[in-house]
Amino acid sequence: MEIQTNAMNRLDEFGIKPSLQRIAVMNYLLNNYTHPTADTIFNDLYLSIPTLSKTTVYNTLKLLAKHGVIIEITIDDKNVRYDANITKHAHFKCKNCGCVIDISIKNFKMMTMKKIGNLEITESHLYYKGYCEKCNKNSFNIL
Amino acid sequence: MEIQTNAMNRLDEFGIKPSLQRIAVMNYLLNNYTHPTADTIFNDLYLSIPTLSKTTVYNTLKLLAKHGVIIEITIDDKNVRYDANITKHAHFKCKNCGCVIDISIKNFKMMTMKKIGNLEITESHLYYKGYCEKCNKNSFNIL
DNA sequence: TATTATAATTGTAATAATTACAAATTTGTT
DNA sequence: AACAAATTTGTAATTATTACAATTATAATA
Repeated sequence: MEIQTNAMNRLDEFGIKPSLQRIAVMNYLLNNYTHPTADTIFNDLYLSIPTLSKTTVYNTLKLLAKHGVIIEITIDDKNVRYDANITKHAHFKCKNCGCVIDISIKNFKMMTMKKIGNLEITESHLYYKGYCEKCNKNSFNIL
Repeated sequence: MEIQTNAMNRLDEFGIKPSLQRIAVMNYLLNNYTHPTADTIFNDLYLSIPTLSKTTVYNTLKLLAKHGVIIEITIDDKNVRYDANITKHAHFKCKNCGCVIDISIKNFKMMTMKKIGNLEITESHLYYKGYCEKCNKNSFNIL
């Protein structure tokens, strides 16, 4: 399981006690930058860990997000997506196919503010919606 | 009902056929820039329109959002919030008291792009989370 | 090592926001 | 007035997430 040492290190860095399940979730996110939902993560991991519970996946994701190891993406009302990329970046969601992709930010002054007036800022999220290249080409978005 | 002419005009502008319910919802949002949820809107309007159905509120909000008369705010996973302020601005949510407030943007180049590479952008959302002035003062956010 | 305490995981049931859908009502048209 | 189309309503279904108690695993101590 040499591949999972990255996951263990990442948990260690943020002071999270490792467990089989936590390492599996962390490892999954480190290898799948597709912004998966809790359900997707559960279904994929369940194949190799048949004793896994969906509650554990939810608990673990919440724990990781609380410690800042991962980011919760609420780009739509359906379900939360998760991202192990904790560097400053934006997200795009295609209104047709539903894919969520990373957008790099050049001038990210707006995303790094720790204070706005008397507000104390702990998180910044920049979300774009529209149509991805593929869906745009296929003209699904023309009414 | 002179106050509701604004609501009617707004619907007209966007080519939405007015109805008692649609005008009521539109009027509510034009007079409550508190980013209310569908449930809040329903409960408040229900007092003066006892025949109102929650489904109608959801249908109407979806219709208005589709036509761009209002904006859907998905700043958290709990529920969608609605905003009749369609000028470019950001939103802040307090992690303690849950209030959602408007943030004005000075340099909003990032929020007005119509294209990013081959992506066609139709919506941009900038969300901040943290602690508002009141909650900050009360030190609720200190672990 | 055996025992006890603590923490993590599991499974099920509950919650809550939203949507589907068919019936009823309203509105617009000939 | 009669008919068609659009809108509203109420209820039931769906689905993501959480609550919670029981079980299992891990760590600490004797």
